[in-house]
Amino acid sequence: MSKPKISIHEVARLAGVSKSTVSRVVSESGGSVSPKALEAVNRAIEQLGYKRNVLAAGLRTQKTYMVLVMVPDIANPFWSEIARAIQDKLEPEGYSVVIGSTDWSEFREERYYELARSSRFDGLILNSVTDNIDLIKDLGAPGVLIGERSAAQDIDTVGTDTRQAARVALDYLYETGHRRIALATSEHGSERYLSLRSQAYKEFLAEKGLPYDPELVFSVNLDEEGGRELAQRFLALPNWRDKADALLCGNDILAIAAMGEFRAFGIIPGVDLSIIGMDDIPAAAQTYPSLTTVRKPRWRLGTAAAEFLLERMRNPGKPAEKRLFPGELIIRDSVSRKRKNDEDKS
Amino acid sequence: MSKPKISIHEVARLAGVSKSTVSRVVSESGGSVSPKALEAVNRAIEQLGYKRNVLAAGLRTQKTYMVLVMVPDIANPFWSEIARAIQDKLEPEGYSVVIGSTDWSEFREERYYELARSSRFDGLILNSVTDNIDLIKDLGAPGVLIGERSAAQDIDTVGTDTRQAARVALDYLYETGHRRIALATSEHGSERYLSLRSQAYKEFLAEKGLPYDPELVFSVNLDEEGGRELAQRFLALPNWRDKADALLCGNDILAIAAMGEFRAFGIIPGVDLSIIGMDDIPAAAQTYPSLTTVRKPRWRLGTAAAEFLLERMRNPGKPAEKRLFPGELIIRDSVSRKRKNDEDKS
DNA sequence: CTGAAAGCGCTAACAA
DNA sequence: TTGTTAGCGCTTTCAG
Repeated sequence: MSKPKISIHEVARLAGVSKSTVSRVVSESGGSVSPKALEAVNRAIEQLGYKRNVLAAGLRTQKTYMVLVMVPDIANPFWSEIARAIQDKLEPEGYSVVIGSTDWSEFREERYYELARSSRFDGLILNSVTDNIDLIKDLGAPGVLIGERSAAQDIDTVGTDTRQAARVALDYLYETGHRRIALATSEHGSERYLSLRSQAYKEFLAEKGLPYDPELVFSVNLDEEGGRELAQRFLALPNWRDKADALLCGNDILAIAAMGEFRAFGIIPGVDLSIIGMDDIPAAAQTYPSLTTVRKPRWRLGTAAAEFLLERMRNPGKPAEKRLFPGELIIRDSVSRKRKNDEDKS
Repeated sequence: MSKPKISIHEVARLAGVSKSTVSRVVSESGGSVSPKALEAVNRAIEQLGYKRNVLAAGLRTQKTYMVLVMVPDIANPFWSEIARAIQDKLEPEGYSVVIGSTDWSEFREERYYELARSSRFDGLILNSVTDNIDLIKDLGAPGVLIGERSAAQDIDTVGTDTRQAARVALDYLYETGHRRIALATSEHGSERYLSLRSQAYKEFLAEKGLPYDPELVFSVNLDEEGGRELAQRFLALPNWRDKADALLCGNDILAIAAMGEFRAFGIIPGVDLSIIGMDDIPAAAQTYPSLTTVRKPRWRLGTAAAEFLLERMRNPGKPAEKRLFPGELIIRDSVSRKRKNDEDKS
């Protein structure tokens, strides 16, 4: 059909005006155009099926209308829904959203940074594995972080209140009578990444007068393989039944995979061992037993991140903001409630 | 840091050569450069921290190094893994992959086509809802389809062999003694989209001498909401127990959500009603009961699609190819096997 | 309100 | 092997 790519030039000719005038109408730059010229140009555009080449325009305006969203695992519904929320917010503003999945790999993350440095993006929204804040600030485009980071003070951040979320889970386990709680989080990320959750964990133990046992803190990848590994390492603990009665997992994917593996070994989650997840992905409601977890507001996280970015692109100078959402306990069946009145076993 | 965006021009000055020479080294265009010039340029690049602006280069070469992957639901692990396979294949070749999720909406799909028409992409990989092949061919860049389409003869296609996959499921249900099999697929897509699966269904019935009952064919969205709706509509059938003993679902998301809803109504999948899915997403192994399904080779589908696109971008003239992968039956617990020898109930 | 001209960063003939 | 000269398609002063 319209094989010969038609540009502003042919539109100008057909409309009997100059390229500048055409530009003024297509670029919504506010340049004033007479009604008749506008009319003529619009007709020509229609007739020729002209489509503005945003990339070429960007060369001049230094805008690419592309935004990179970098997440650790796009196959995890938690992240894919966040990505979608971002798209929903940004695309109507004319931005194209590029999703990068790092698979928790620093190598892949570096590749995306590389991409970013080649002036491809107007903005970045990212959950970094490495947390190299300085690196992020040197990407040539504004970035907003998803996920609380203690190190990131002067960069926009949205996230769940990690400590509160962990605390909600921990408190629930305590209420239901658990006293020997194990923790499983990611081995990726800087120490800082871990610290907030671990911190909440330690504070909780201290507050309740419970001992801290390093054996009960597992560091694994937050994916399915990590979940299987977690279960195996957990079961490899000598006399684990005496050591732990509950397991708090860093995310649902991990928890669900671990539950599967536990079942394979004849350990019934919610009976022999309580398991609590984090995120509340859709699958959590469908597992056996269904997974008790802490829901994070995915959609709001994504939307808030997009809004932060939009604001910053408009006003690069403004001070960095941070917005934290609370997690919400979703009670299902993977945590035993039998011990409700079974105080002080420790 | 390197705030003042540095371009080929400053590199040329520092190296004491012309822009052309610099271009020749950074663009790997094969233009010959003397060793000493190369050396000097590389040092200057290093020193200045120069990064080539691919977009600007693209303006000249008519390449954007961007590829659009359009899928119906990026939150479905089936699609997210395909997308990842595509990224893994394409990114090393220098392409950035933009993932678009249409959420089964023709409106959103149209927005992506719009994007594509503004010469943003070098290629498209897509699973279209609307199946408007002519539209796809007029996007200004080569496209490859994911998902078998009877209408798409002259466009590269990769997919699962829909009929074979459906047949595998149907045969298994038959073997295990089911004779009144219901079908649930998407109401989106043209009739052509449905036809392959429905066709296989009808052929199967005919072959086995089973009656075709339109009441047993459900058309719903292939997502969670669709699953719940499916279960409700199914249960609303008067005397459904007499009408159906098995339900073949268009994908696992649908099947899993339907199972959840069935359970909520006290119907036990795998006991009161056999359910079989399609795709074998990770969650299928963790549901209760675990889901019997037909596995599709996600990774290979994505890889094959990327390879097709790469080939076509190199050689636009070559004839269209089609590559179909078989589905593989994964037996779990959502299909009752009790009726093994319980022939001819129909 | 409009057109001419310059230029965003890069590549591609064409000479030299 | 290298530099010069034109643009790719668009925006943006700056005159008029």
